[in-house]
Amino acid sequence: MLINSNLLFSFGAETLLIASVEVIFSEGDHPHHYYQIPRGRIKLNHFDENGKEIIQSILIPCLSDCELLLFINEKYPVNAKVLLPCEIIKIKKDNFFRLLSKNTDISLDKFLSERLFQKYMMMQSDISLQPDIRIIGALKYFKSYSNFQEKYSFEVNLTRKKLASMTGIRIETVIRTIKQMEKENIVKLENSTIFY
DNA sequence: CCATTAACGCGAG
DNA sequence: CTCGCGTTAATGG
Repeated sequence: MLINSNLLFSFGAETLLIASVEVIFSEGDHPHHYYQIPRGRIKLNHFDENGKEIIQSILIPCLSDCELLLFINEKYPVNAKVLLPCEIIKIKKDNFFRLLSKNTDISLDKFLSERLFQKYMMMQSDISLQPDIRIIGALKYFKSYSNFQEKYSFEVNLTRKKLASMTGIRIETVIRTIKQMEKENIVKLENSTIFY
């Protein structure tokens, strides 16, 4: 769900084109903007006490960004880093609130509810100790935002390493589990590409 | 850089 | 004891 970009521009938003790996904001920064991603891919991550990367989520177009963080005076709990060349629409916080107050038909409630719902779904699987449940949770999450809902129709273009960082399990376990899942006809593999 | 495999340790059940 | 996951190292893409 994205807000009409022209509306955003009319309230002072600007477009950023980012080609390379770059940090949008860092853990500890204060939120001053609302971001929307019409194109590209961004990861929100955090490093645990051992330096292991934890990917909180990977943002793709139509998944609006850290909007929930606008409403609190807290610092970002995560880093935002560009994974694929991105088009980012950035609008200052106060301009964004002016936009909302003058366009009462736009409500962030829907966004927030949807994100919260997704987070709950992810939590269900992340709490599981079983690696296959965790991986399936991540796969479902991404598939739900794709145009491919048929079994095996969704090409998972995430590396095993990213799946590992998202689910908190090791890459070797991801590999072992994915293979097992293929035997159980949960996923299909072509070379190394995962179809779910 | 990432994926795969094997060998080993170790804790949980 | 057995099983599964993490770790390490080696190999190859």
